[in-house]
Amino acid sequence: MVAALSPAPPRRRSPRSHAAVLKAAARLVGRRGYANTAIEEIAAAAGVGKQTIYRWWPNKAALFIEVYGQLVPRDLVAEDTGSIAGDLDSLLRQLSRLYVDTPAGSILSGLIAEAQTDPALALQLSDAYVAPRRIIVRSILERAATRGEIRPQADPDFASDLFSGAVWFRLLLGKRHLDAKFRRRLIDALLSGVARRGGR
Amino acid sequence: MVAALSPAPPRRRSPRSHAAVLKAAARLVGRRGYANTAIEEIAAAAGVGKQTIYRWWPNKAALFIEVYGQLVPRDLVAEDTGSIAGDLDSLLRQLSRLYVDTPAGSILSGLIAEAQTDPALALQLSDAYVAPRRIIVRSILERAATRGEIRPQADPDFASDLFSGAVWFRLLLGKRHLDAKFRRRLIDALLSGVARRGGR
Amino acid sequence: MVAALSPAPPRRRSPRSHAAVLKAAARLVGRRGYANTAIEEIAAAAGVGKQTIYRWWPNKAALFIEVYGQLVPRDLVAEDTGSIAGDLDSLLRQLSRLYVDTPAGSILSGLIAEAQTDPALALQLSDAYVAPRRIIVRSILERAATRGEIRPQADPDFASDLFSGAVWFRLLLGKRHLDAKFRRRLIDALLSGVARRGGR
Amino acid sequence: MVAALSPAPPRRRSPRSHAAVLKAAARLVGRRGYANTAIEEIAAAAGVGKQTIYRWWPNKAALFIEVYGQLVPRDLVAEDTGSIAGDLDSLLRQLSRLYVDTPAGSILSGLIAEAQTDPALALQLSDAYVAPRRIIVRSILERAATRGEIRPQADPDFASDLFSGAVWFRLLLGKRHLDAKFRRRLIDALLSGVARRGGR
DNA sequence: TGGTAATCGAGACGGTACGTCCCGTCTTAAG
DNA sequence: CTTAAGACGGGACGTACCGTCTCGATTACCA
Repeated sequence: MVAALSPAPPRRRSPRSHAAVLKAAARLVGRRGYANTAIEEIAAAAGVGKQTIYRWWPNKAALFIEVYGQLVPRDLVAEDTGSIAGDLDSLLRQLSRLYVDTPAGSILSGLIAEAQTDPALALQLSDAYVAPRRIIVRSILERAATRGEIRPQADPDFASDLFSGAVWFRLLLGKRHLDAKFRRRLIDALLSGVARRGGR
Repeated sequence: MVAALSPAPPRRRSPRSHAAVLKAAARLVGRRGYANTAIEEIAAAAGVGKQTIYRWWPNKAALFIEVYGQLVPRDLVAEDTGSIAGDLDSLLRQLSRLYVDTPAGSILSGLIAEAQTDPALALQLSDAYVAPRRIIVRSILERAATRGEIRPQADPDFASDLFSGAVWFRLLLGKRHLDAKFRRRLIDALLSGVARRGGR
Repeated sequence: MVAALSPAPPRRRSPRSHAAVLKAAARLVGRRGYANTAIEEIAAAAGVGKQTIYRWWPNKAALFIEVYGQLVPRDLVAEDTGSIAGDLDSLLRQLSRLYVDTPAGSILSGLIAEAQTDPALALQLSDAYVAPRRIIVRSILERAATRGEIRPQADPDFASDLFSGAVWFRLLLGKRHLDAKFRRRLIDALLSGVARRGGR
Repeated sequence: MVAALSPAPPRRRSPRSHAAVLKAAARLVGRRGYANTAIEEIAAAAGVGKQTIYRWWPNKAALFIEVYGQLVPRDLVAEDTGSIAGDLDSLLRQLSRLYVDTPAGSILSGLIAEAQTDPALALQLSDAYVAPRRIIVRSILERAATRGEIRPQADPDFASDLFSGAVWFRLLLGKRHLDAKFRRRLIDALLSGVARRGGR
């Protein structure tokens, strides 16, 4: 029987070590920044052999993609507040909280940095970050179209990228908090542009 | 006058070495990326002592800010094409050329990366990149207002950042070429939003 | 009696694995030398778990003492050729064959090496190598005394060590083959010194 | 002119570091044995970067060959005591002192060990150890021949190796001190064999 | 004849040291 | 005083094995 021959040996990883590494990595990156966090130091802080890290993650970036994944709350989705402006504002508040309260911002900017010399990582980053964000934004836009607030979107992904670009630009220049003024302006611009002739 | 008293002995820097370093740095960063370009290697490639580099630039970032400055053409300004859409498109085309034809994109993303763990660099980056860009965008918007295309901008800097954020997002995810579709959508979004009710 | 009470459960060791380990060890040490032969590699080559090796041998040295023991022929004894010169020559020929045809030389030199930082191993090595050799040489000398070829030895062990020292010196400097000239000279020297006044 | 073009850049090594490394290596090898002395530890003990060691010595063996060379006194030569027995005894006493008072014995046995898997080192060892020893023994024998104590040697090198073999055998089995009994027997055996028919 | 305990292969684990790469500083000799 | 050259102390890299440990699966004795 095929199943009986199944040779796939499921490598068994220690949950204790696995968790300790992720925790230590998150703690250290918050304290010293992505670039200044050494694998060696993470291993020591986690009470783990270096090889244990290299066994399960091919490099620092892969490790931190997992750490990042753990920090983003599962329920980071499009809350339905009844209006598109409210939905977007809710999303921005959640992101602000994520970047201010957790090392997610440090990790994300570090990963973006590293992706500059690692095309494979750039792709992973798309999968892990850009794609999920587009899904959320798309659902917000679809809901708004259903409500009749906006016309159906021709290209919701571009809208999402514009949104993400604005947030990244802030984040990468060191401002983690997305304050009320920024949120208002961004939502406003997305809805009706920065340069329309008439007033609001 | 203060300047006249200035006792600063004009340190004699070798123009030959100075140029060789900048040239070697530009060549190497294009070939191997910012993070993988070692000072040591630049010195060797330029036929220059390491100390000579450290004498004139405090660190790698400072060196590459100067390299970046040399790559950006002096005449990268707001060309007056007669319409705001044309002006913005012209700017985007110039940026696309810059990132595709020169290592400016590699340098910029590398500097952004490094700024994540170096607040001083983040400030320098603002001065060297964000501020000039805001000036250009502001002049475009002012011209458009004069023409009556748009109402006077309440916050041209925010508009500039939104514009830059969109370009960075692309650049940092690995797409250096700003194609016609992207340019059209970005300009469109800036002018009238991604979610306006009526069609154009 | 103590032995009768001995509760030691005769541990069941797999003869298949035992043999595979010894065989793999012998093969690898011949190919890569003692110091470069890792336990890990032996286990893999033998298709055996590392633990199985550590279960039955406390360390690498113990394993190779057993391998060495298997390589030395049971009948490596003092052949009676009718003369002391013949007996010694026969012994030297057997040793030469052992070191040239089998990895015994690599193992012996490796064990000597390891014994330098392991006094317990040095003792084991005496038991496993020096003692048996002394017995053989002693029997050769006694036979020669009986024949009247030499006077009874005051210190046959010293003679044996001198003999072994000469062979080790060669072996350790990389010459495994004990050629005719070497054998003749060594026997000659043992019988009548290197510096006697008269000729042979 | 040829001399003017002479490009040979004589690399300059820091005498301070050089000496510190040799000293630390000698101290550590005496305390922990050759095999248990790590390059890393030597560097730390000498207050030196690891690279500095690797820059000047290709490997641990090369470093310890130099350390060994420093330990052997320059005046370790054939003292003329008036008789061959006296000369050899003097040499043995000097060797005993060397192996008992300094880590030379640990180093030598460690080097012999390492040479087992490094043919190049085996050659170096010949140059650094075997050859000088042969020169000394040869001069002792020549002097003895001149005195008429022995007949001119057909093969002084073999005599030297027999001598060295006996000393190594002892050294490698852990006995560093060459006591009076050993010395007497070895000299005796060299002069007239271990198995001569008549008494002395 | 079925239960159970030791042994098996596999390989993850915490560690130590390896030899290499660069960092940013210091030293030298030539101009 | 600057320069090219490159040695220096140092920190981290990613790899190789160490000897111990944990996991099912297999095996062979004993009830």
